[in-house]
Amino acid sequence: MTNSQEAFSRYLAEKNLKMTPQRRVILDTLQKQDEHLSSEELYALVKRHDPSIGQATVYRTLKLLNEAGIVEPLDFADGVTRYESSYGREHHDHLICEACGRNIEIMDEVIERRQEELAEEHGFTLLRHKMYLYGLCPDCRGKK
Amino acid sequence: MTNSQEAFSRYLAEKNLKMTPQRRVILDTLQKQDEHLSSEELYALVKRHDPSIGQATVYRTLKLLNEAGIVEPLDFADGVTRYESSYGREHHDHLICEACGRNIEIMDEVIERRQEELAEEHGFTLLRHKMYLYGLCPDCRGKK
DNA sequence: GTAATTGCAAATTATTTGCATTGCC
DNA sequence: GGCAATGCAAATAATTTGCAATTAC
Repeated sequence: MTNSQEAFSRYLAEKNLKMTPQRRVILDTLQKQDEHLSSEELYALVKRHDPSIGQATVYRTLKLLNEAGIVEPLDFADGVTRYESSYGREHHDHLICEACGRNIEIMDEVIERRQEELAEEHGFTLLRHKMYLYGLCPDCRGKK
Repeated sequence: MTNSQEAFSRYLAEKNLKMTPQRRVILDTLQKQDEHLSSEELYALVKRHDPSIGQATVYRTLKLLNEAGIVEPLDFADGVTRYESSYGREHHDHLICEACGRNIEIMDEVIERRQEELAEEHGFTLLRHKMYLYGLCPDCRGKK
């Protein structure tokens, strides 16, 4: 069993919720992909494993996984929420090509530190942040 | 007539589109508010001026205004897209209180510069970015 | 055993679209 | 006058919810 499965079980136990085969399959499937999946894409993959699982269960499980801190919702600018497995991973942000959708994970200490400072300057306690950089990747820049 | 109204007229003319009383009222109303309004909130205000205006026109006009570079869609994490008038304003980001929704505009040169550098390091041409900092404001921190 | 979970279908929410009519340029 | 814009209602899309049946602990 992977770490995130254990973490999920632990989270569920804490909240007096139950581990189910559906939840297991959904988390498992999300983790095997390293693409960022929408709920619908995930649903399609999950169904190959167990066609009886319903879309609503996928939505409900993603919400739980998010509350448990195991997956993160991502908002590229295309109207669909995608998810990535974040358990045990460093925080990172995303650099997205507007032409081809290609998507690079980035992380910068300087920015992270300034974010903290900015929040503090306004008396805020920083809980989390989202940063997306949108541009054109080397391959797409030429074509424009 | 304000600058952004002129800019909108210019944009419309360029594209062989037309200025209409509805579009004028919608832009005007959005500008008078300095709150960030959702399409629905904007619709409610617009209707006070002219009850015959339809919700679809508000959506259509917001889309146009965005294409014209006059308003920006904002995505706080509550599922509703809000808009702010951006014409002639400096770019800025947002610091949002998760408890009360309070929302402070921020701008930091250090971060902006690092964003450019990061994009370049990956061979990207940076077109735009979104950054949201979520936390607790001074008033709400105590209450938690 | 019992409260949580599931799958299904219906409900919601936010947004878009088709179309007949109206109105700007 | 002609093409674009409007209002309305119906259509879509993404997500949520009510509920009876099922299942984990």
